[in-house]
Amino acid sequence: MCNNAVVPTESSRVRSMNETRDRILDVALDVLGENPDAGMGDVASAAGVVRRTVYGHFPSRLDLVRTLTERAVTEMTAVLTEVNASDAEADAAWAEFVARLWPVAHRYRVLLALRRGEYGEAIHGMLGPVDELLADLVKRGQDTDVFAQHLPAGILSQVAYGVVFAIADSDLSNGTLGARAATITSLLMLGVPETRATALVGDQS
Amino acid sequence: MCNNAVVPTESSRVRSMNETRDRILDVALDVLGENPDAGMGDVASAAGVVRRTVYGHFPSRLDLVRTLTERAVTEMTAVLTEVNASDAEADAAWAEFVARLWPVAHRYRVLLALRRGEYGEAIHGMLGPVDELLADLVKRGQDTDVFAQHLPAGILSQVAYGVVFAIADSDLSNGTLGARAATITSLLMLGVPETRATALVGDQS
DNA sequence: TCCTCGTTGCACACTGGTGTGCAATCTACT
DNA sequence: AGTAGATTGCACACCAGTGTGCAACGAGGA
Repeated sequence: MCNNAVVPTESSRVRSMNETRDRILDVALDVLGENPDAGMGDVASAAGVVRRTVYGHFPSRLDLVRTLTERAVTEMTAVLTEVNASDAEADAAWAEFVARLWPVAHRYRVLLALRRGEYGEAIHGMLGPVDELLADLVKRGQDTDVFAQHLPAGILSQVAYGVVFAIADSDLSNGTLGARAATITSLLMLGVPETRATALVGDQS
Repeated sequence: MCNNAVVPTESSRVRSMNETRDRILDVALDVLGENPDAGMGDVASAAGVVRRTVYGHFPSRLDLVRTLTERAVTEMTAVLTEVNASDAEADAAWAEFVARLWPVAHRYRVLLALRRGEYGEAIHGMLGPVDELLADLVKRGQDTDVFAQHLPAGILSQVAYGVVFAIADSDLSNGTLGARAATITSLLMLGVPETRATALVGDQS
């Protein structure tokens, strides 16, 4: 009876199990990103696994989507808090935010489509904290006269990151072109002059 | 045998039939706009009609969506060609375009969601002519140095009217606030300076 | 009055996805 | 070797939506 309290990795058994679980999650992002209406069977076969196995890890389709959303929220929150803590100008912070958010947004673009219909409410609720952080950043920009004030911060931030996701979901999602487009476009719509916007993306190409 | 060639309205029979048909179409926009996954049954009951009757007018769900899309294309094309023909500056033309497109975009916002998944291809194909007219307008703006050139006209126009639809689909779709927000935001992202943009929407409040 | 035709209500078959149950299998750990 | 547990393959019931068929019903038109 030599139990090491709570064993860190109980061994290669649980590891391989976690691997398949993670593979299912990763693949689910691709498959659902391609077609949000894809079924559990599509996800399973894409992960090289049987449908029954997927249900072993995620009792229902909602559980899968929820886990995916949790991941997205975690990653996005990490980027946002870090950027928010910096003392750079709001527009520079936003540019860096989009640049770093880009891979994440592209990866989780499926959530944009999944937000309406069936799971919309669940996803919307989990995205609350992210929305707040986003609004904070925009509000800071408005207070320092860096961003325009034609719309309240809450709405403006929603529209701006909606654009980022929309571009991440469009045809130009490949390569760095998409990231540039998303950054410049969102900066422009935030009221940043074109010259300043292009200069900001030039910094971190 | 007093047949008046092709009778304009064969009488009150066909009229009442067309009425129910139109009512089905109108209601379908509302219902599908609320939930793009709504079924024929939902549309039918919302139209005060039995499911079987809907199938009498539209043999399949795709036929319904196609007819809806045809309507949208017709209305949007009308607005676009008219605005495109004007000799006003491109930014002023765009402002007028959004202002007049707004009710239409809001009404047909469901097409945004329906564009992916199942009917996406059909809708996308029918929207081709609209896309071209849109790109023409943006290109004109870029050629006259009114719009920014950080993106090619084809893509920029897509992103810009994507934003208009996105705002039409959001919470602030009610009242004139949405129209203002959509106009200013799209103008900004097209590279129009903030002062000019606000002046343009002020003109036609 | 009779006829036409849109509408209705009910039936049905078909499809596709969901979630569950269970015995068999394979493999890492003891 | 023996065992626990993840995975598999196949079964099933269930549900929701689609599209069709057909015998009524009911109001406008000949």
